[in-house]
Amino acid sequence: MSLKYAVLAALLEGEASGYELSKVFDVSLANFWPATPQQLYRELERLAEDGLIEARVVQQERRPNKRLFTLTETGRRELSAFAAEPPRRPAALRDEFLIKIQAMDGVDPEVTRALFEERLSWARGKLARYERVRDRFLEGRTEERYLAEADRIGPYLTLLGGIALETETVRWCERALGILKRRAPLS
Amino acid sequence: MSLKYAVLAALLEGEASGYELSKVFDVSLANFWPATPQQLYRELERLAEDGLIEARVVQQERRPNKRLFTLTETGRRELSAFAAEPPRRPAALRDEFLIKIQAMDGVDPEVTRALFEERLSWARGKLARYERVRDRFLEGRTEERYLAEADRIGPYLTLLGGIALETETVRWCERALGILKRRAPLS
DNA sequence: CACACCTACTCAACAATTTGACTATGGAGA
DNA sequence: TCTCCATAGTCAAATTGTTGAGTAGGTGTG
Repeated sequence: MSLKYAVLAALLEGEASGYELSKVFDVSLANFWPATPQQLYRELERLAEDGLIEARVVQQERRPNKRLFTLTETGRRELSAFAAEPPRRPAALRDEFLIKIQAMDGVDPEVTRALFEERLSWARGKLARYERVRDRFLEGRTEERYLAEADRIGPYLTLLGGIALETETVRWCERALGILKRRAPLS
Repeated sequence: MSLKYAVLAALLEGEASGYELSKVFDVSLANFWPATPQQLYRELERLAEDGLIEARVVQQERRPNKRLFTLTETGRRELSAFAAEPPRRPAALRDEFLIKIQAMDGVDPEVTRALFEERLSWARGKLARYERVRDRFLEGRTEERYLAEADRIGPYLTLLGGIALETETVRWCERALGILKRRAPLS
């Protein structure tokens, strides 16, 4: 149900093809609403049928043709109406890693340490990517300046959310690694 | 696929019925692997068939009878094997709220402020519950003491993860509310 | 004493998501 | 030149997850 609005929200950034969206949902949007290409193509089909988006086919020379989708006025209105409603369900975090940690006590501590290490470096990488996105938003301005000038601040606030999340993940991993180290100084 | 291991991990805490698990998955486990009662009952059925857990029926006087499930040795081994593998897929956060924030610029700022406010108080409530769980773990001891004495630290580390997440959510909401206020001091 | 809510589930139907395979063309590197 | 990777998708199947209703006795509240 929410994928629909995630797609509409993504189209606020402007016209895009299914393929392009599938890239976006893989990196930035994936932060709060992951979706596979298949889901996107189907959803786009549905949204076009319902008149919330419009397609236009672009002939390409050396590439397969593509269909570019834009929000219609109806789509924009529906999205805004959705955005004004309180969320129907709370955020859901699904993390295999946490199951493994919950069950870690039956496992060689060294192996668990390696898992945390991997998670840590992954979180650091993501954080670095977010910071680069942030720089693109700011374009050298201070945050204050940006917030005063920008006409859309939603994407910036969600970005801040992502940064907060990954920063905290880094801290948590570091703390856990410290605990594991103190627990098994001999090995 | 992972629900299986989430259930096995939950049974590390000891024998439980489907109903009891559905309560646990509603509060604590829901932090990293949400599941509805129906999913749990189905999964328990399957796990029992596969010999990873064992059921025993407990007759009750003034209640419907219940089936209590325990981990078998096979189940324990499979869980440990799973816990030693690196995660097959990264964590997935699915949050309707973030879609709404992404699309907030088409909405009355006052409405958005209210959404953030709601989210903030929800996060604070969750944080308070986590802190109580933490106190039950520690039983008056210092963390250091606890970590030295406890035979299982996995559940404590995941709890720290949950606390970190909600702490950060609170900070993020506060920051966003500050930004919204500065942006629209007139209303 | 009626009514809602708690325990403890089961069943059926439906919606959403994931996985894998398949089609085509073009460009880049070994 | 051969192979891999990127573009730009489609199709089918399987798995997962959600929703709603039904059963049935017991407990607590006004």
